[in-house]
Amino acid sequence: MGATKTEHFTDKQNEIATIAKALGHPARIAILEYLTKVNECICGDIVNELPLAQPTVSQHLKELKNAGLIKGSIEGSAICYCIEEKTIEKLQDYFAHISINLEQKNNCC
Amino acid sequence: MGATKTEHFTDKQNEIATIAKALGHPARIAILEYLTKVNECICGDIVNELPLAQPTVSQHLKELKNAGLIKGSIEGSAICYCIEEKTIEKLQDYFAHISINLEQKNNCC
DNA sequence: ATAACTTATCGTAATATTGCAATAACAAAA
DNA sequence: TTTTGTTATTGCAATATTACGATAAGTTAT
Repeated sequence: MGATKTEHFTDKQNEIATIAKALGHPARIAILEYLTKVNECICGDIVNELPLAQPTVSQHLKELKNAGLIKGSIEGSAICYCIEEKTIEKLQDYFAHISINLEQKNNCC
Repeated sequence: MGATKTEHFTDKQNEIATIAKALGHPARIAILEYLTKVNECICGDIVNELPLAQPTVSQHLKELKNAGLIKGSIEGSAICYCIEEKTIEKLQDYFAHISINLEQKNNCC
């Protein structure tokens, strides 16, 4: 016991959960916000920006990349990272869908 | 080591991360989607809906509630749960803001 | 009061995450 | 080739999460 029962949920549910999980850490939110501000940057810029060691930042970048929230392209000896817009749009659509379904409904709370 | 360095990030960053973290599990996504569909329900309904034991569901509901994603009101001997729309809107606004800032920008990737 | 119903909490085992020092891996420059 | 610059990986300790049986705690019905 202890492991998430991924197989009991739909692919879509697992996908949204994976993306949300990647955003479930303030350092990764900070990275996303920094990338939003500067549009693109290399890992070292983020290391300078955040109060975390380089291996830790690298690990956070890896998780954001695995979740499809950012992408990186090799730029000489460095790697240029930027936000994957499609995934942000996917989240927007997801929450918009919930909002629309909640409108004009009364409930107990 | 091992604990998240919450104090190094802004309140807003921690808030978004906390909400995202609560959504970072397929069971909690499934609960949110079920609540979207039925508008309101009691814990027992979710236990019947999901392949998880009652204490596990109760724990997931607690996390969603702590993150401000759902609210519950006592209804006789049961508790009626429903979605906190404001928090969903907060997420929508957050991702919309990122999207708008990314538009009309070219980058390396 | 007691039984039935509903949800929360406790305790615990299994698993996952976080953070970083040390180090590897790789490209570009000297 | 050696050095420099950049990022990824490994290994490990600390902490957090997940799941559930057992049980407590509350309300309603009998």
